[in-house]
Amino acid sequence: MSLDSERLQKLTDRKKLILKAVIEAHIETGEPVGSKLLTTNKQIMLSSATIRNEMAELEEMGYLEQPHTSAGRIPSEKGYRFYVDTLMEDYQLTASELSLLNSLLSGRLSAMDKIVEKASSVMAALTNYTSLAIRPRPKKVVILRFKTLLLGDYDFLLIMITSSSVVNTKNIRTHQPVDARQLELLEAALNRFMCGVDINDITLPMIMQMEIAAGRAAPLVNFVIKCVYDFVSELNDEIDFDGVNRLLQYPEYSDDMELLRDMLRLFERKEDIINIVAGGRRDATNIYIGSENRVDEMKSSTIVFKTIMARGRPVGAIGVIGPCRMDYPKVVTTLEYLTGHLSDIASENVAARLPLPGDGGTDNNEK
Amino acid sequence: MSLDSERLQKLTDRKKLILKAVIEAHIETGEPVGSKLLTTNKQIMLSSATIRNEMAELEEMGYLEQPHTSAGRIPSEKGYRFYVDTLMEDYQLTASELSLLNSLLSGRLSAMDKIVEKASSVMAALTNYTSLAIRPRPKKVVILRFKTLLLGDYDFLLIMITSSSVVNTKNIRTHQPVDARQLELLEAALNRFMCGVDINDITLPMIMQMEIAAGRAAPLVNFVIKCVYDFVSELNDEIDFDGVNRLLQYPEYSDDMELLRDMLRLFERKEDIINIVAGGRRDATNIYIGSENRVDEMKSSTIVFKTIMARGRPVGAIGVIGPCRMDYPKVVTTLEYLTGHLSDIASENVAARLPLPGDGGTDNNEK
DNA sequence: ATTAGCACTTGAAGCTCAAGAGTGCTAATG
DNA sequence: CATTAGCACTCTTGAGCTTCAAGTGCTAAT
Repeated sequence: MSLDSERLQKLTDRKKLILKAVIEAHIETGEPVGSKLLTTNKQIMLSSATIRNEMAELEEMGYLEQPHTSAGRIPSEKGYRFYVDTLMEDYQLTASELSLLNSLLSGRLSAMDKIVEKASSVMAALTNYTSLAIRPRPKKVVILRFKTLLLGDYDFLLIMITSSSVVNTKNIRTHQPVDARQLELLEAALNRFMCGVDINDITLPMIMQMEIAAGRAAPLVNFVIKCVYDFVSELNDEIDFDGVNRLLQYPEYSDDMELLRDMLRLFERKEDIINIVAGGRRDATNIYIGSENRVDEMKSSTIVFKTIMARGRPVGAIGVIGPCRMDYPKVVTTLEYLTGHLSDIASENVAARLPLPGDGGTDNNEK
Repeated sequence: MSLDSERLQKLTDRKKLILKAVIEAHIETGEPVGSKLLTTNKQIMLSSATIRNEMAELEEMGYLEQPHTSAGRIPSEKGYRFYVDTLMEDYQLTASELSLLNSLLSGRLSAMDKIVEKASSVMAALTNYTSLAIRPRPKKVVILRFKTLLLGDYDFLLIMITSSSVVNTKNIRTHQPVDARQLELLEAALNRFMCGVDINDITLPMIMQMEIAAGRAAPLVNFVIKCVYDFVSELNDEIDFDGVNRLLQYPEYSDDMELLRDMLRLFERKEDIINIVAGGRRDATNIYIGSENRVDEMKSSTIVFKTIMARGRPVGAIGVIGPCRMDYPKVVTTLEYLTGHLSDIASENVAARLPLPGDGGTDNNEK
């Protein structure tokens, strides 16, 4: 009937108000929300009976669910999604939260990796969820220059300067003595054939050419190639979690050992979550609620994350993982505050010479 | 009475046999062990009544405990301690366990840090407890040589070669242009005053002397000193845990959220466990049972660990953490097998040139 | 010295029952 | 005609109770 279809098509303002109230109450308490509780809400000037009717329709429309007949309602994933997309309001950071955030942001700048990790830890502390920090590694690396340095009769240092501002050094020990002249030959051969080459494009003919060019140093070429491959194989995005123990605050996890174990495994495997984050948008706050996650173990959890950009390139990402019943306003506000300011800081770092002592611009090669 | 004191002084062989049986049964099942169960043990040819009497005395002596009157007995910490010290027998590794261990040990050798981490993961898989891997960092670092490398108008690379086979490189960005001549001056000044110096012994006068010696490159000296200090401050022992989720297999943890949370926090803090391991003996398998741990959160857990030594110096440590009711024979055997072989491998690596391609001897500077 | 036998203790599991929370429906109301 | 008061109904939760099984300590017999 046209009445039904109309009724179930679009949310009236009153329905939105009630849905919002249900969700926020549930997020706070974790309990199903009944009609009676909502009558205490100042915004809703309705009797419990009217609210009951509205909630029944909201359930019919798929925004709410009932754990069992005599319980209140809890939000469905669709409910959370709608809340996140259109209902929720900005959270106002408290003075103490702001001061914690700013003490992180105004602190001594060191390597970006460290900042990202620290930011994730602040995130966990402020939101009370498990936080994550990702430091991305470029998948395309071009060799810019090789440099060698003799350390001893059997040892030399190989320095590889690549695009992506990463420098790799490797301490190589040989089983034949090496001398300075040999290293010169090696260096020359490497620089002649490998400069500007993508690491993944190294071919066997190139290696053979280099061995010829290296002359007496030919046996060393293989060592170097091996180092190069080791280097790329280490270039996986790195992820770290902070505040894993905080999951236990939420009955969603502490009452469900299986789920908890799944989460711990997920955190140890790392891979799945890296993939989730890698698949996200770079220009927005990503929120995946429950089964919106393709990963099975995340089916009853929510992940919220955002990429930190510096001059158009991602330099990291932070986020939180917790129950679907998550304090979205607070999480999103905190996350955007942090990533916004970190993006600015990182951009300045890369863009211009800072009029500070060089620490702001240093960038070491630790992985 | 003399009879009592005699009775309670030393364990008869029969008491030892019963104690051992109780402990092993409890380790396996996690349940309190009753006298009846022990009559099924082929080694013990006694009636349940006799066993009861013996168990009562073992309890009086402090080796066993009774959760409540009508339950069987569980081992006390003193009981576990005695078991570990004198009762337990060697565990025989199964063929599949051996093959897993050996596939790790005979695999391609790469950086020691990686091997230790992998070993820890194997440890977790074989024993079903949470495992830990520690890579120690030397606290005394002596500078051997500095080397610089010009990268661009505003960038240069600082290479610091230190004792302890660690090379540190730092990509420094300046706010004033630098040229090759300046770097030469810098390098000469650094090498003249800092070679052979312990990093912790750098004094202000030395810095001032260097600035004078560096001439036009004086402003760069401060950058370098800062890098040096950053470098030492990063030299903390590193620890990683594997198989944290395995704790949930044991009711000791899965039935006690508080304890579980304490453990997760411990794993995130890292510090406490690093300290425990740092305080252990280097030449033995260390076993700390329950309250033998000074750390409060470990009061109901056991940690077993052993250091991997290469030519007299520790190059890492691995171990496991689990309930006091731990399969000590299996853990100890596996741990000693691994650390023994790893020590050999590491010693060879450092000691002699291997007749292999250089990979066995490479040693990169990733932290 | 060992063991069979037995009374006793205690926790775990299952069962019932009342309380409480929340619903949906109906009829009354402004 | 939207809203609401009222009420019967459903379902979970927890307390109290009983029963059951496991295991003990003690005593008396071997």
